[in-house]
Amino acid sequence: MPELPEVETIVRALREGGRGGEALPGHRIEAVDVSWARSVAEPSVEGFTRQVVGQRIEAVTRRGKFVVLHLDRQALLIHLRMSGDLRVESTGEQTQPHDRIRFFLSGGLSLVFNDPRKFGRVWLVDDWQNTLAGLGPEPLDEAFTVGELAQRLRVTRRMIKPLLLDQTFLAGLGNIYTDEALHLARIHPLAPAWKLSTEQVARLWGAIRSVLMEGIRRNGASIDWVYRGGEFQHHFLVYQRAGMPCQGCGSPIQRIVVGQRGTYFCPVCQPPWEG
DNA sequence: CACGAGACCTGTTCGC
DNA sequence: TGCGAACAGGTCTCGT
Repeated sequence: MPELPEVETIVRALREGGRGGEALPGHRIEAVDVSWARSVAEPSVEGFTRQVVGQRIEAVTRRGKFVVLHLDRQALLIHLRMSGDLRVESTGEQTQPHDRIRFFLSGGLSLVFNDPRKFGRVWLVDDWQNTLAGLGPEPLDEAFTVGELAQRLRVTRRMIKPLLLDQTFLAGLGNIYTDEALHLARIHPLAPAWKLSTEQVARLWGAIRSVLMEGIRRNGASIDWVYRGGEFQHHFLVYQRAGMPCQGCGSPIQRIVVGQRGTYFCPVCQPPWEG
């Protein structure tokens, strides 16, 4: 899936125009066509269609990996999960394979939700903040300090990698950026979160932020046919580099499975924890 | 509470 | 060439 940097890249394009599409704010939703019903999480497809039509898109923001379309009366939350994507095109452009929802907008525009694997979901809600209240902090917010990270790490008994993937712990990290951040911080993915030293926590805080900012700067990673345009994939230090030499020490990058996710790390630069 | 397995899905790549 | 297995950016639910 798109992680925070990919979602941020998409959100900026929807907000300001770009990636081949026009900016959304100011346009009104005139009709909707849902071709895969389960892409709509809430409410029912009927209710969704009835309520969303007629609303105007006021703003586009991001919270964690959610795209938030602020409408005049409600909010449209979109989670792209593994393979979802959003594109803006002129209505009349040819339908693409795996198009799941098309929003017909004023001015002859369409917003299309495309999702080959059908894991993505959209919600139409009255109070988006309430719906997303369970998410952890935004890693790039000023409010997310090294002190807050340290405090949250202290009160868990979990391994660090699955913890960082937990969106209620921190919002926005996924499999790629977690592995990259742990490598930069020189922390083993299986390390017990509560046993990290003060120095390790400080490095992790900096690594999470720098890896996310770098991802955004490079317009995200496009490692397959989705999320075209990003180029962060050319800068991975460990992700999908099993057997290739570590940039730091030259030893081969190792792949293990953690929480059913492929996990890449350097066994020398990210040694097993003490004790 | 923490963790693993299975489910939800389709497409691509890898190994024989 | 063909075919099945493994794998993929995520998250939810259930059982231990």
